[in-house]
Amino acid sequence: MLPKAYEPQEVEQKLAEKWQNAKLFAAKADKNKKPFVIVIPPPNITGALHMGHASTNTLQDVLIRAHRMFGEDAYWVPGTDHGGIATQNVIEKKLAKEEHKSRHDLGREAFVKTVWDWYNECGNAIFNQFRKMGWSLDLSDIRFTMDEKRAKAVYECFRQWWEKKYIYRGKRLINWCVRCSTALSDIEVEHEQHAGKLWYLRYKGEDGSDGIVIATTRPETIYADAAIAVNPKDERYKNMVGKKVIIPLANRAIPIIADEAVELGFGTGALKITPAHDATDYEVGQRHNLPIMTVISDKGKMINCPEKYLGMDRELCRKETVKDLDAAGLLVKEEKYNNAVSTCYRCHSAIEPFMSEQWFVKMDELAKPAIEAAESGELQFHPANWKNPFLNWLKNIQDWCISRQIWWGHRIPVWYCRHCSEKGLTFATDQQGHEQLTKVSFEDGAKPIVSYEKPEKCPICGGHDLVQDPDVLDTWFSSALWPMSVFGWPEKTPDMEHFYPTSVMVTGYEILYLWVARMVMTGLAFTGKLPFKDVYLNGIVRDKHGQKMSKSKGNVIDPLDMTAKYGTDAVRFSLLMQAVPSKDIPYSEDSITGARNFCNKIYNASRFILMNMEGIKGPLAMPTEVTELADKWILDRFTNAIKTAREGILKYNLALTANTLYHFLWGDFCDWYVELAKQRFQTQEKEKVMALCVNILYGTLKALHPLIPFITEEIASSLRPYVQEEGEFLLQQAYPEFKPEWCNKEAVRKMEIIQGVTREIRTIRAQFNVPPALKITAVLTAKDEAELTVVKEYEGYIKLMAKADKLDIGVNLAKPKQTATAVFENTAIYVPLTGLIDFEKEKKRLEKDLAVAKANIASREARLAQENFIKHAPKEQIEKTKDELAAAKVALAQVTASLEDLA
RNA sequence: GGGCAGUUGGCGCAGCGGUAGCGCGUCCGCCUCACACGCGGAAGGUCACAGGUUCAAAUCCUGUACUGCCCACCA
Repeated sequence: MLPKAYEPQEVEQKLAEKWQNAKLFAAKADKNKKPFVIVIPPPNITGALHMGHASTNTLQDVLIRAHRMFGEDAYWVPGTDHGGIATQNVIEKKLAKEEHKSRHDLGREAFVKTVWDWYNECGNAIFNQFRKMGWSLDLSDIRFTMDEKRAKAVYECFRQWWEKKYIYRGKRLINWCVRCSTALSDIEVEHEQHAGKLWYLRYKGEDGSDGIVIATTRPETIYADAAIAVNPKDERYKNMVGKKVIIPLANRAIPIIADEAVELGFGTGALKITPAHDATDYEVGQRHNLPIMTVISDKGKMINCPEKYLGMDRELCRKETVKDLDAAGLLVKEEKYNNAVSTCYRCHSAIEPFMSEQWFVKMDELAKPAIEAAESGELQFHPANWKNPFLNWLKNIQDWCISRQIWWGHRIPVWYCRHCSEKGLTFATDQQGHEQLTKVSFEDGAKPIVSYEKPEKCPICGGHDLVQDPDVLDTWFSSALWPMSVFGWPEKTPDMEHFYPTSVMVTGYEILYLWVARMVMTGLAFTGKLPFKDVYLNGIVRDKHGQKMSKSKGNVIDPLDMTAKYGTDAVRFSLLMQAVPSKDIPYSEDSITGARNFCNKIYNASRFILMNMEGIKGPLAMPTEVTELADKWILDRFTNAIKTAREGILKYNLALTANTLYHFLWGDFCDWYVELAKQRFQTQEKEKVMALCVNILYGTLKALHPLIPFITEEIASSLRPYVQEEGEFLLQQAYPEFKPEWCNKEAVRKMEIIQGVTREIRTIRAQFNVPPALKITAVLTAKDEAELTVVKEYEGYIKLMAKADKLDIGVNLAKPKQTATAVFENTAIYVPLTGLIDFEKEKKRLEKDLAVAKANIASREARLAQENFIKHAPKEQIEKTKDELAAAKVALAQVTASLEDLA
């Protein structure tokens, strides 16, 4: 016998092991089967499992498991991401904490080795946590974005794009993270509102006049000013254009120019132009051929400025500059101002626009096929409202800055001959005394040789002194190739043939551009096929009040803590109950207890059925024909639940699947069917009832298995002797099919009446505190025989469910004395309760019913009185309204009579 | 500045043309021999606001107000 309450921990451990040992999750690469493939969004090697993983991977797992049970060749491809900047940051922090060293203390080679050591040790640790979650990944072959095969894919992409001239080198203003000391692409920059200040500064005229007042949020950049710009339409400054003013503190003269980019209404209408430190200013500078002066270094320190500030941190320089301007009487005023500050998406420190030469990918040609695929509907978003933002982004796409000045990542596969590229190469000696290439300038004559491995000799001079480009590629460069590279692209592998394109990409909407768009573009560029035709965007798991979970807020829920406490299935199910595409999930422990309770309910229902199996020999076939109403009814409910559950999976609405099965199992099966079946356990019908019970329960477990694999597997294995199923594991069995022949509207209607009448009697019992043990008698009466057929025929159901030992059923029966009354549709219900009736209470109850009946009559009559309603509404609607009116009238009559009786 | 979502009982959500459902919470009664992680019952909402379309609107349209997210070169 099973223990009294479900204890998940032991079961989960046991099953997770069994599943892996049975190689249950391996794809068969069976050409006769339709492949169903999901490539996992690779988790970073440093990341601990968090609710975001729990949510997105559970969704993928449900889809994979379900499609496997649908008979497809399901394959969920596992892998990890090297995670570029994020990983480098983590390892640097670790290094600082544990050894008080920076990466420069180690040197590049040793640092990279440290990260690889970390990967080899812990890189797959996250998959042990994944296994705990029951995620059906085949862990015998785990990819890594930096392993050799993936590195080859990255190189091949680079080579082809280089040859096509999509990849190029360019000098421009890029986003520079001073803390991470690297360039970032545009979409890696986030915008945050910061409470800052706006300073008004006076630039005196060269001629000694008062000059002009500008407003700026960045006074420390005045030393790099190249001009003051005003709007050409601005009357205030019309006659000043062309004149020169003096940069305060720097005492350098710059011209006043006119440019459309200047907003008339903002500040003073005059804008300082600093091409090297602001994107807009850069463009203005280009238009007016302004010189570019850089005053902030890549380390965030002041350079090329008045001596006093040299080497100062940019933040400090700002303060000092303001102070000095004030002292010089050139600070006109300062006001509070909320401005959008660009920040690094990895470390959230302020981004510095920075002039530098970087590697770029030209995107317009690559974007075109992706735009077509989205516009034609070949690429589908779930939900569909992401299509437009996706298109909008692609249509305004900027070239992609792919070089990063960090050490961890795919090194740019470009080499230089020290002899031939001499002028374009800058070397420095690192702390280990090694000479390192630190900077490459194509402008100054660096000549690239694209090669995966170090070329033997320089193709120009034949020299052997070759050095590799110091930069690494953006992490997302390898991620963009992921759905192909996992199958061995660019090799023509059997996996690539069979599994590509994949079926659906499941990921968060926050990386739609960063990742999804790029996979679509590269997939189309290299294979001519979309890497997936469906994109399912899942929401973000937030706290109960919709706040993002974060350590600083202290509202983080750790999925592993929760599984330890409530069981993995409970955590999974709680997420699935709320899994509506693209909707954020407000999450708290409460939602897990609900799911845990459901698991326990399943467990106990199963336990009960097993208890009653004593003396019965399995397997029990599902009866081909049923005559009993309860049986007909439960088959209808069951097969409709299955239908909806399947629909939910196919439409990526797993909340629908979860909720449907939850309510079927609990509300229909346990509360009504099993309760009614109890009575039949004492009769010869027992075996047939047990056959239905066990088969429906087993079918429901199968339907639930993709959602809550552990408990369903555990119970199913106990039930297996009683059902006709092959296969040791549920995953090897077929998902239940919808059976139209089980639909039975008549049975559902009859049960509705029985349930309705039962509830009325139960309500009376509850309201008058009839002790549970006390059996009662009830009178059921109506105006004609036909209204009473159902209650008459299924008298036994009502007696059982309402705890009545006698029912008097007949036409126009008289109301006994001391009676509580109720009405269900056309049937009046009298429950004599001698000594138990509280007349005041009953009067209140009846008055309430009276009001409801009256309101119902009024609204139906009003509607039926409208000519237009009769004219336009569909027939069924009119009929329905008439029926409702009739029922309301019956109710009114009954209630009125009862009230009169009371008085 | 543009775009997209959301606004439904105390809380969190579903419903998306025929006048409201779920879970949690609350209240009442029950240890009824599967389950107190349970059973039965009750209370609680003019579905943000204002117009419009329709015989009929949480549900469609327009606008307003909040809330959140995304995009954008107002210093």
